[in-house]
Amino acid sequence: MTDTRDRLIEATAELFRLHGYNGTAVKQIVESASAPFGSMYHFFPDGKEELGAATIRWSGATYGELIDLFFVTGQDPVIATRQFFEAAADTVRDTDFVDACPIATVALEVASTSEPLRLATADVFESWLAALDGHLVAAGLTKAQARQTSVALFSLLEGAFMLARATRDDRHVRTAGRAAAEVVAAAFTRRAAQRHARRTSATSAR
Amino acid sequence: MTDTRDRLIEATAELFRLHGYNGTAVKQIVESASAPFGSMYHFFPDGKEELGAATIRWSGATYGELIDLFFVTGQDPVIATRQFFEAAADTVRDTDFVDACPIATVALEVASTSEPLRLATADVFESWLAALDGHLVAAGLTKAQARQTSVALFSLLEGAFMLARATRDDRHVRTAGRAAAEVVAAAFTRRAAQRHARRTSATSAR
DNA sequence: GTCTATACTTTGATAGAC
DNA sequence: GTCTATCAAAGTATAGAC
Repeated sequence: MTDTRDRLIEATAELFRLHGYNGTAVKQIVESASAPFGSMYHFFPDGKEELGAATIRWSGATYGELIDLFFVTGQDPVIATRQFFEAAADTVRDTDFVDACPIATVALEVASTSEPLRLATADVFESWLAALDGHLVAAGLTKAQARQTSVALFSLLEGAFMLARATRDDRHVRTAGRAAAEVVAAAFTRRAAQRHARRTSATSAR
Repeated sequence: MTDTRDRLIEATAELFRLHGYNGTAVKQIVESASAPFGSMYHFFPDGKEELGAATIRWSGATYGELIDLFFVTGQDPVIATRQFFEAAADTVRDTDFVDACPIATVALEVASTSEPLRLATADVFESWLAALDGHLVAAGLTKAQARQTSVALFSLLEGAFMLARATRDDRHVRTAGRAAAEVVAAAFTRRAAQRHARRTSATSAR
């Protein structure tokens, strides 16, 4: 019992992954959603741009759930990282190099051409980083260390997705995953050293 | 005395960075290149797609020269990595978040929609990785280690570019640069440990 | 809210004079 | 090789009956 509005957004999300924003025609969207043409302008009076923004935010929220799924509290972040990248690589391979990041193509297309759409992608990316930050801080990193690590993980994933899709080789995502696990491990090692140094200096100060 | 063909490619490259492939109209290209409309089809009989492929390869070769500029033989790869990312961050900031990777947007747009264009982006990315590999092997890494490091550097850069353009914050590129330098340093540390272990076992085998 | 028909614009591409 | 005029198709958006 999905209503028309939801079907429009989900159809748009699918088309955005494959063709991006400029490559997706409103005609294709309504056809793919089995929705009447007029309904689209009923739910999204500002047309394609408004539907695009809603789709970006919806796709972002949906994909963001994966972060919480892998980085569950108590789980070792290094293992979570490895598993996340491996699962992503499997998905990319199994979907013929279509399903990677749902908003990456759109994000680059609109970065310098549409302020509302650019903001939507920025909000989504920020929410992903915040979610990652939370899990890494819960596991023991400082806020600053967590943010640095999150940005590195995000970048490794998005960059590897791009390389994998262009070359049609999912191994790049797995390679990036190993580097990502390394970066996470190094952050925790550094954190442990900080704690040790602190305790040592506190002891010697007695 | 640049000829029309070159002007067309350079104008297309500029527009691709800003609007991507689908967002760039042939009309804008010829206007921006001050070229007659017919000339475009004279030099590129297959139209926009052929011009697009030529532009991707030209942009890729031009940008690839930067790799050799920073990773000069004899230079410490860790320092080169740091400087490369810092320079990239400066450029992104100074060009109002337009000049990042010249073919990233196009690469994602065409990955699942145009085989000739996808191949052009794949060739360019591969040439960048090969260049990086060469410099890292020259500095002492094994081929396998170099490839793994190159993929990580590429991914960190492209992903950070995406994040920086979307959020209009060049600090993400600098953050990714620190992670990149870390990854490179770790690879060389691992390599040094291998050499040491080898020498030790060779000695004890006497 | 749904649906069809249609207006208007832009797109990539071609023809043919020069 | 240059340039203009023009085409057919595809693009977004709107009008208005139901």
